[in-house]
Amino acid sequence: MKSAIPKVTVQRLPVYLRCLESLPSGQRRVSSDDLATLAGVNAAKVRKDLSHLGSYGVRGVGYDVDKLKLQIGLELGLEQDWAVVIVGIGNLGRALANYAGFEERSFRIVGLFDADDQKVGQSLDGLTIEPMSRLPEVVAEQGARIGIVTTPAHAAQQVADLLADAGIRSILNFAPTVIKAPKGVDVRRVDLSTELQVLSFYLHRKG
Amino acid sequence: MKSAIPKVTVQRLPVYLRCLESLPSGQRRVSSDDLATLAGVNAAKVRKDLSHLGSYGVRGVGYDVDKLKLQIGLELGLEQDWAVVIVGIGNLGRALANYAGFEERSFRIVGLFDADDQKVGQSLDGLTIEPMSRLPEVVAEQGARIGIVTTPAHAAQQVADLLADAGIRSILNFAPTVIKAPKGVDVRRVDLSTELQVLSFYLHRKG
DNA sequence: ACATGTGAAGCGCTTCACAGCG
DNA sequence: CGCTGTGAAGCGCTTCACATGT
Repeated sequence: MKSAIPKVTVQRLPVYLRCLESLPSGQRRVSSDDLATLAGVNAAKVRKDLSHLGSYGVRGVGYDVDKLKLQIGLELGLEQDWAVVIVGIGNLGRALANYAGFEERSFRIVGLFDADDQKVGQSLDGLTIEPMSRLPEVVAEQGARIGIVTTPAHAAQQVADLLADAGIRSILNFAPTVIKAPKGVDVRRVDLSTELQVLSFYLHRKG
Repeated sequence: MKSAIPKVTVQRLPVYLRCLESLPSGQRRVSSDDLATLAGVNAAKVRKDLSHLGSYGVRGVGYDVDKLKLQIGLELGLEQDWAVVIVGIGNLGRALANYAGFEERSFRIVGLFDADDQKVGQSLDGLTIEPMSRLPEVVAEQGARIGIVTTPAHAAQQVADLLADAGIRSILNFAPTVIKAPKGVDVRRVDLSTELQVLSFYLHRKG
């Protein structure tokens, strides 16, 4: 019940958190069975996952909704604000600047960057698009730790290197390519084409 | 070396394919080691993954790049065109309509839908945004099998149900909620907040 | 009585290490 | 010799089943 939380559990905690937030505000308790149904997983998995956070359930009763929300938030580090920069302000970058900005309290977008001089200076979501040369300065000033890459594939690796050099510790890569980052910099990839191709595989197979 | 390809392998095949496509056009062969480096995985994994497609490598030499691209494409069902509809034309829906449209040959966007009457009739990426009532008709006419959900969370389940009823067999869900679909309908979730929260967890932990 | 927490078994993926083959 | 293909071992996650606690 201590330190090492399995990776797969970490990936499910945000889902549980969202399910808890979707409960009617009057509901004080929730069982592993109910939460499992909401999250689309099996109840034993919910209990095992939550047991990694410590024992916050009551046998014979269930989990206290508010305590559990708080505990998951703490575990995920959501009590603090994370400053985020976005590099590559095309269609997707624009969408994320708006989307991510209001959706999540813990993530604050503090900088938008693009290599295209025509875009620099434009305003978006209350921020001005800045040139790549300003990246190190803004990251340092704002204490940004997270960078979102929404550039074309051919630029992504270079941008990732610049982000790492500037002090970014985690990268969310939407560019359709694999990027390498130095040790200590975490990269997660979100790839539309990959997802479509996986769907294609199963469609192709099953009918 | 036959039928059952592990899920994890299916998810990596698109990555291998992209790595192969990024090779200089003169390069005819590639080793599992090289491909592994490009894809950011271990060479044994590449060989095991590719062995599920059959034996397309030559011992002592490597894999024929063109043959391998063809074979992966066939396995993923990319030789055929998949008709795709997008429901929910907000910022993200708009971005995907443009992005996905030109990026992938195998996926053709054939319909854009939104519940907002103000958006209906607008033009985007050569298509006109249509009302939800037209969904069944368009899906049937165009033979669409894949649906992309980019609605707000509260509308996603209802939209998924409508898609399933209309004959959609695979759903890519960008809405920040878990959706349930009937048997035979495959759902994949892409969730920005989840990804950010996972990054937050590791940042929080490691420093 | 009832739902959690958890050993233990089961399962699938990863990795190793080397046989097999050009 | 070099690199693939693969049995086998290793590892981590899932699921079961029930002891535990209220």
